[in-house]
Amino acid sequence: MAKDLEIALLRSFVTAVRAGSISRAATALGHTQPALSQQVRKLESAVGHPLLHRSPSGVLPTRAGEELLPYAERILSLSAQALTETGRALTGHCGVGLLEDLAASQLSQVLADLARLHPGATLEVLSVADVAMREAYDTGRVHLVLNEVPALPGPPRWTVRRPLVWAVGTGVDPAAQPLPVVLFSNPCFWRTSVLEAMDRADRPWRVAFESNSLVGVLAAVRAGLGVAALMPANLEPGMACHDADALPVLPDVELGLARHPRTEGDPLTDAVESALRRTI
Amino acid sequence: MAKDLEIALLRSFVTAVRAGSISRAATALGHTQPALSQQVRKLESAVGHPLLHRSPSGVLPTRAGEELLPYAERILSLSAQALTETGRALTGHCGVGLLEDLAASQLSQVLADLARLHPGATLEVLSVADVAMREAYDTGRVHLVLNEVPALPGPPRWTVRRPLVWAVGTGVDPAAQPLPVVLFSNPCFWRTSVLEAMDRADRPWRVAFESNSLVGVLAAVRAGLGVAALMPANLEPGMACHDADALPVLPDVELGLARHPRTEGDPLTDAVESALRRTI
DNA sequence: GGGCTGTCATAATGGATGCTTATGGCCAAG
DNA sequence: CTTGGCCATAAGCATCCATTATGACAGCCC
Repeated sequence: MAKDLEIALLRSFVTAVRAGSISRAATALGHTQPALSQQVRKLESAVGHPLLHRSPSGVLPTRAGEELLPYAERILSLSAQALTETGRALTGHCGVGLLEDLAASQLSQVLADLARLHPGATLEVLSVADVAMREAYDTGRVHLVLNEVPALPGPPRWTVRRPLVWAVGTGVDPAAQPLPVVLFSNPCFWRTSVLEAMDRADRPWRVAFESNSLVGVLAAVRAGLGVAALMPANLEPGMACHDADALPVLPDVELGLARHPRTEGDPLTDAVESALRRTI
Repeated sequence: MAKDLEIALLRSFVTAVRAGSISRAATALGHTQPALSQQVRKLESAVGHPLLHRSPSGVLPTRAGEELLPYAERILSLSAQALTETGRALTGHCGVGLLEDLAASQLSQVLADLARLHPGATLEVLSVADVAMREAYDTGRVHLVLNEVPALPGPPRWTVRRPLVWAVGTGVDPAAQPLPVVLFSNPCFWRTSVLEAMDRADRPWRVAFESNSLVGVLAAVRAGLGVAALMPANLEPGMACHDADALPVLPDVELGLARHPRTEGDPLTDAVESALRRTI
């Protein structure tokens, strides 16, 4: 029977990668640097591959480390959710509005888990255009909104920055001039930042396809119509761009969560909010 | 900062539930009974709720234990997958045929993970009717098929039994006479076993709706057209039947995996097969 | 009713595990 | 050339944890 990983080691590893340094991770976790060093080493011997490139200026994940990272983060998230939600039996209702790119990711699975765990509670997830979202928020149908910060219907309680990556369809040359681009057609905030990024890089481009849904964009990229800027979680297997220099650098997106003031203190909304924050 | 669960403790807990006894779980894990007893106790104190009902005839999960169980199993599965797949860089192609009820569950997510982990490999998942599946298997397009044992296109390499549960739409009375039933319309093996179960229970029934896709069945149940027999993973939040005696007992389904002999020894197919086996 | 056999819980011991302190090497910036 | 960041290594010591050795309890069979 295969051995198990240990969650504490995964936490050390993830913290080290996020902190960019074993020492900082150590203080963040309330331990000493040799302890963390030892833990990472143990994890590496369990996995069988080196996970971090050590240098006098800090650490960076190796190839194997980058592969392990998403698994580690999901395990940590599941562990935290199991720990806080088991045996609580929440009831009530919570409406959640999500940016479409987020709804397609593992977030919806986490929310489904939460709903299954609390049979007395109901969750409603919707991802619609920003104006409709604002209305749903104002009327109280949606209690939590996770979206780009400028599009939030209320003040953000917290924010996170996420990178964008290029998705390249099969048969598309990322060096083409002009570059065929697949875009969201609706008022999408990163639509403009993507185009600005290309203008800054003096890169000629043309709109090859527009769609107002993520599945449409994905289908267009898959069909080889052009390249698109997506969140990494929505990349399909063959779409990653392996040549980092062929395409302009993309800006990060800043996501934030707005919570309707009327739900202050509601335990179910609390649980959903912290699940979102953990998973995002 | 919240404490972490420990994977070893989760493994002990899951093994104990599956074995129905702490002692058997201990020998299965190669430890002694007090060690397991101690581990379960530690997990209980970490979660803050008792997880097992102890009795002189064995153990049964408590309510909190049943809630924790799916989390624990997913964490174990993720851990095993991370452990065996990181840094392996598999290449090639693998076609997978899935029973539609399985394709809708977390299986597809696990396969997507696998594909993302090995950018040089391609995976193709299809879930079609049994005859089409057999043809895809015979022509070599599909290398692994996970389906009910009688429908497999080749001899099963391994099998698992899974329970079926009743899904009850909102507004449907599970005690109605005759019982309105939502069915898969195609040659589906458990269609007949479901109807036999009702005949055995002398329960009059009528077909309220037929569909040949899972989403159709789910939509019908959701709309309150009747009850359906599903795998637990496909139950939507509000559909669980809380009155255990109102509906006849459902038989288990026996799932098996067939592997095309030409793929013997192929590492990618090995990896996909073991991922399926772990997750199912 | 009295073994017998299964279950789980508890207590004490000894060894392994893992954190800490203390040190050294390395590189870049001042 | 020194200083201050980083990481690795070594040795001591506390803690943790699995083991052995028990005890309590329930069912089964003679």
